[in-house]
Amino acid sequence: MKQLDKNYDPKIENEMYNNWLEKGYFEAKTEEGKKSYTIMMPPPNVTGRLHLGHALNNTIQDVLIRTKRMQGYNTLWLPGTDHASISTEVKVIEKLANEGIKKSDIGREAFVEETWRWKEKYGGEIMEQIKKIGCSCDFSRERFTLDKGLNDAVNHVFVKMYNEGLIYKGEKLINWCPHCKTTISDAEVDHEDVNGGFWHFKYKIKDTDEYLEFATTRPETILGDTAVAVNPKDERYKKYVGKMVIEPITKREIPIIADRYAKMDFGTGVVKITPAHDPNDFEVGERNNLQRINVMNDDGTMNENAGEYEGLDRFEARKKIVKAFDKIGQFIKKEDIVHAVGKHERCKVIVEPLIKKQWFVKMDDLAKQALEVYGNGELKLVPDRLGKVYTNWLENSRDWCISRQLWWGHRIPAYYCECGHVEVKEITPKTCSKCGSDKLTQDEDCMDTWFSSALWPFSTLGWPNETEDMKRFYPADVIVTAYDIIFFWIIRMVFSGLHHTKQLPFKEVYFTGLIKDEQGRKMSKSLGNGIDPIELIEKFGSDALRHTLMTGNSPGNDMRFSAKKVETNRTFLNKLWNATRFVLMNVDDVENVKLDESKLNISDKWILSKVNGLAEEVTKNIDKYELSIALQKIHNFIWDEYCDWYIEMVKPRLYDENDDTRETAIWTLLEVLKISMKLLHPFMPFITEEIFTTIEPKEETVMLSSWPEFKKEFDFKTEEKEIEYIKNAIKNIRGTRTEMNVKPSKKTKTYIVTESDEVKNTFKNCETFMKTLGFASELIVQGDKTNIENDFVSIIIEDAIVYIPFAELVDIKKEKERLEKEKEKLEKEVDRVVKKLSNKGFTDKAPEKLINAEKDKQNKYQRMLDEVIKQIDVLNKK
RNA sequence: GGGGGCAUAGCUCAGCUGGGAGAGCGUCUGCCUUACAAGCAGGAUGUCAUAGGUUCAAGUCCUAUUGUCCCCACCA
Repeated sequence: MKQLDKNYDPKIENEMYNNWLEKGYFEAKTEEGKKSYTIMMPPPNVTGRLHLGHALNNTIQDVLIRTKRMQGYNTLWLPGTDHASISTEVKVIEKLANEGIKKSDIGREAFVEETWRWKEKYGGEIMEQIKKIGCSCDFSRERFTLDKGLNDAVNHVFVKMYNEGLIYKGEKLINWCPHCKTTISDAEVDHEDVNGGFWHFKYKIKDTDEYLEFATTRPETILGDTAVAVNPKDERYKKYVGKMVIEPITKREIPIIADRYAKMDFGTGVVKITPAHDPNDFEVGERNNLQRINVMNDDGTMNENAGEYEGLDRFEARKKIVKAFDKIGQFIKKEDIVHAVGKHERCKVIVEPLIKKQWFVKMDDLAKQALEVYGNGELKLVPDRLGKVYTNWLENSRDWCISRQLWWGHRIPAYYCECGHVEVKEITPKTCSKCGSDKLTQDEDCMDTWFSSALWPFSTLGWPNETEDMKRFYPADVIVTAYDIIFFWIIRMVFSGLHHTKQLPFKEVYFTGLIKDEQGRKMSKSLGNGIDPIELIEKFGSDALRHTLMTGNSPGNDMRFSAKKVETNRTFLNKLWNATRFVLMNVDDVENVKLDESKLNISDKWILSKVNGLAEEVTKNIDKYELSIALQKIHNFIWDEYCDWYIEMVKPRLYDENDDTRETAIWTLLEVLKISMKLLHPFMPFITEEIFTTIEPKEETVMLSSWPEFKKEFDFKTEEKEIEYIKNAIKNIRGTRTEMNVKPSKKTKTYIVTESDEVKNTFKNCETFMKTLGFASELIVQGDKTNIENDFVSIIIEDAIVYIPFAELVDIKKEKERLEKEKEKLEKEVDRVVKKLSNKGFTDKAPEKLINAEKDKQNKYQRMLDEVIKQIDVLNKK
């Protein structure tokens, strides 16, 4: 027989996990005739390190997949990593820089090779960390967003959408990061409030002595001004429309135009227009056919259009231009203001709007589809309130800029011929289909990483080929992710799935919250407040970490996290471990413990019935994604019911070798523990596996055992009620004894007085528990107060009074005080019920069931109150 | 400027479709009772942010207010 150590040691986790892997337990099941259940793991960045957010959402996925696996579904949890185009490229550039090499020195091909090497070196790490959590994903199907299959899918989609007119190349104003030297999408821009200036200048109106005053937060863009605009209805300026002003630095003459964009009530009502450097101005430019003058280089310095400022950094140029205006008396003032500026979320450098020819995804139709599936309830979001965020974004989204000036990523499959023809093809064309030339060059740009991530739910299954996996596992059942990538990923997966596969890529989305530190701050490198989940696992075990992550939070809500919590949750593991140890100490051979149903006693039936109900509830909770509640219930059952009550109740039978119900008691101990381990397994896979396989050696693993279901034969409602009644009585007795300062070791003769035969029976059935847990040296159950003198402490329970001789225990005064308190409490209760029942509104409208329950309460409390008063009376006469 | 979350015991948070306020940690008291001191038993602590409203009944639904955190946004 296997013996367990006194304290649980989570070191078993590694070996156990490797064993699971070797046995192939995680591999997707493909049994015919069974329903499938699929989850696609949100692919973490290939070069990233695991953080608590990963730990949280992967634990949730593991809980779901393990549950469904045990429930007999064909489960697939597909893992993988993301090539993370920009952040990986940045890392490799840094690495090369340390070696004194520039990206441009080695060229595209060598750089991409270098990055693949980097990926091979560091890319495995994050998956190894995922394993440490205990994730049961199918590594035989692991994918990478830049592997061959996914690249095929990306090219296929690009070509298809190009031919459909959903992808186009256009010259538009885009967000440019001067640091990363690439375009970025709107979603990648963070708006941040900063202290800035609001500079007021004036332009001289040509051929007059008049000036127009305007203001700007970006004076350097003045060099690109091609108009000043006033509102068409603005009486102040009507007369100037059509005239020219002179931009004093370049001496260019620019028109005064009327455009609705200029707001009369803002500032002077005059706004400078720089179509090449501002999204609004760009639109004004479109409407008014304005010239676009780009005054900046890709690195944020001024270009040749900036004249004498060429080569200066944009912020340097800003200062100089203000000075220049000041010099000629056309600078009026500077206000200090706080305004939002766009920064690149990766490098935090201020984004510069620029005009560039880029590739875009047309959003109108796609957005419409995505809105529809949420609107008609096909797509379920948990929690649903995030639907507002979802719809709001889709209703306002602009076309998605997908080209990036990067080398690491899916290269755009567009080929340019010297004749000017563009070929967009999945397979590199050898010659131009128009002129036959073989001088074709491929577009230099890569695609936004999220373009490939958007296809993840189906590209990973072999799409566009009609694979077996595609048929079996698509669409996925649920996607689990933090709410912060709803725009980047969720929405784009939704419309991609709808457009390319004609169905939703998943039925539901479970949004986790974000994990904050103890003070509620975001965990970040710069604050240094991050907690490394791997360290926690090494210290306390994955089970303890998982328990902590799954406790006390609900979908979409952020949680505060501290290592202390993990340490605390470790105690539960130890508790469970020792309970098992206790059971094993009392059994010689777990495989040969027989159940004799006739020997099941009241407590056996109670706990069997309880665990029965638990299984039912937990299953429901998990189905509703109430994972935290489910775990809490299992935790409480094991600790409060199984350990604190059942084990204590069963001890006398175990210690008595001659007790003929002993074996059945052991059987019950084992049975309930087994069921508990099954229910707990999705949450805490390691310790449950260890315990389960120890007490159930017939089964190879708990993870492939069957999920507990409600068993009719173990539905013992009567016994449940009886034991709960006794538990309540015992708690009252214990409480009173403590209050009376009775030593725990002191056992006392205990009388139960009740008129109810039912209650009498309950106490008789539970005599042992009254003796061992209720400190009765002898239990006498009777219908009246015969033989009970006045010197007794009386504990009033519903329908019964417990009398304990008190002469030797306590003084009268104290007992009187205690009863007075009891009386007060009961009076309040009675009062409350009476009030409720005398309220006609209540008796007329409340459901009958509730009214009856209240009436029962009234009776009960009144009886109890009467008894207390009687007892006080007795004491008063002494 | 728009949208949303949160506000419940000293702390961190549960509380699902409205029907007598919960957990863990902390704290206090008593226990090293042969599964577990990473433990056992018992206790204390809450005008469920404020003000209205709906209802027989509101922590739970509605409205407003305050505080706080977050998201979105092109107002020069």
